[in-house]
Amino acid sequence: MATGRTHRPATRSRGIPEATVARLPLYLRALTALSERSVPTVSSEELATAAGVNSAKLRKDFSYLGSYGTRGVGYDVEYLVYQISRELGLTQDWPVVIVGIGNLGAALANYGGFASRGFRVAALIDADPAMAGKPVAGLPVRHTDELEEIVTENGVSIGVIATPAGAAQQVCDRLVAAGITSILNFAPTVLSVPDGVDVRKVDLSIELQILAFHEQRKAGDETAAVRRTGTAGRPAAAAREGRKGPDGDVPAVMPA
Amino acid sequence: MATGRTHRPATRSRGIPEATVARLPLYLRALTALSERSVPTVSSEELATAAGVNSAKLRKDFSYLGSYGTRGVGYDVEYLVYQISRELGLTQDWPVVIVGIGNLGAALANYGGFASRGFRVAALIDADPAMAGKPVAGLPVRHTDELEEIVTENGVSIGVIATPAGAAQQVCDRLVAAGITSILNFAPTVLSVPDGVDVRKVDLSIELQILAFHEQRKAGDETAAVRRTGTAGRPAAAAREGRKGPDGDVPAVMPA
DNA sequence: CCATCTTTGTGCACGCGTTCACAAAGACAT
DNA sequence: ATGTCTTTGTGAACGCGTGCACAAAGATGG
Repeated sequence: MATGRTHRPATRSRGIPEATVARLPLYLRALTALSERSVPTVSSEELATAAGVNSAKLRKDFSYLGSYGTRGVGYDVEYLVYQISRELGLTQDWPVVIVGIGNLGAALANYGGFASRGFRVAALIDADPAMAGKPVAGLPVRHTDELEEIVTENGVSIGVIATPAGAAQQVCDRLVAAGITSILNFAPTVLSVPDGVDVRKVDLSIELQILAFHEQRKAGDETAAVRRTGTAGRPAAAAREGRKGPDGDVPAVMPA
Repeated sequence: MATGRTHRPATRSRGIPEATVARLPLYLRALTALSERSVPTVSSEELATAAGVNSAKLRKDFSYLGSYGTRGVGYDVEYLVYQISRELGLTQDWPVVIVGIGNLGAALANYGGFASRGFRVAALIDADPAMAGKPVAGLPVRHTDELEEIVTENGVSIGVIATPAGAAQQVCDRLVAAGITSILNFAPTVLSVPDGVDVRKVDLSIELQILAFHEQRKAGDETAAVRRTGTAGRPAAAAREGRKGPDGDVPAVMPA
């Protein structure tokens, strides 16, 4: 039982670099927008700008998929949308279960971008018996006891964990035992999973802390370079010391 | 006006590599847990396991901060907690505003890990007049009109955008104009910001699509290596073609 | 059919991040 | 004091990702 590696094995899957895979959804989104505006073709330059990346990088990324462009013209939007969708496996429907229907779980359940992007919420699962049967986003919440049954019957291979940190590993183990091989983890915990199971982690607190680091740095540079925006680099609130409350097991984004 | 670069400039801040900065919160969390269990010291090996990383990487990461360990013994937990907190700028209090109080915004507002980690929700802001004044997580929702005033008066430098995609850029512009220099963006859009402003992006849909890619790959390998877990690699639901609904402007994780 | 112009696809070089492997440093026992 | 044992801190090698810069490919007009 390998210890949870939060990211993919460094191994590139089928020759497509992991970094490229991570950008494909970005391109797909930009392309979908163009498609809706009935734009027939785009150049790598335009598309790159729309996706917020470098055009050389975009071209290199696409080159891993094949030669889908026409020199002197650009890329056919519809065709590219199809190719990327296929590459990402979005031409099929992925049933997903969400475990932990607190504030965040409910928010995820209501997420409109699910169905339209190839994902379907198969079930919402919560440990609280009081929640059972209660409709959230049009689906009745099921109790944790039924987890294995739900996963098996619906052929679910992707699970979303939105439980408090304390419950995450246990839920993860049950999901994996039930046959799930991909997990999106919102709980602030390092999950341990067997080989062959992918885990991706989303952590609000970590993102904020990274921002704080850079923010602090900017404030420290105060004396040096003057910021372009006159108001930036504000002194912020007074520093205090005794921080560090008791929150070891705080849920990701959960009921207080 | 530079186009939004979702990640830090490749420049390492004050000699600390960006990749290391991104892991510091992970270490901090593991250390906090140890601290609460009154563990006095840890070896790089133990801590690395707890944080889900390689021990060599952890040691190298710490080496950028200084020599805080004792050879033959390990690291002093409390001391390290303090050093990392300081490095991340968490010894001071960061006021944060959340814009867009839909499902996700409310979930974020209720997030317990805020206050205890050096962050304080200064205000909740929404464009819907009907929301104004309504208490969410103990704070009255303020109207967008007051945005600039709120940011200025509270000296807020970090903003969280949880609005629908269509409103994100506009909100971003106003936040930046009001003096905010760090943004955590939950809307599925590429934000354009001037130099000196940091943007980090959290995107559920992208994470799921990356998982789908690997999941599809596993299913494709079916014939090849047999999965360790007997149940994995299930055939999943039948493929279908006509996917691709109209959702160009779909909110990040918002009211349907 | 040829010249020109646009845009792709990619070879190459560079830099960052990861990992190995080991010397230096200190604790602890004798 | 000296030797042994543990664990840190880091030099060095390697591999991945990025970006430049250009040749190849095709469209388009004359």
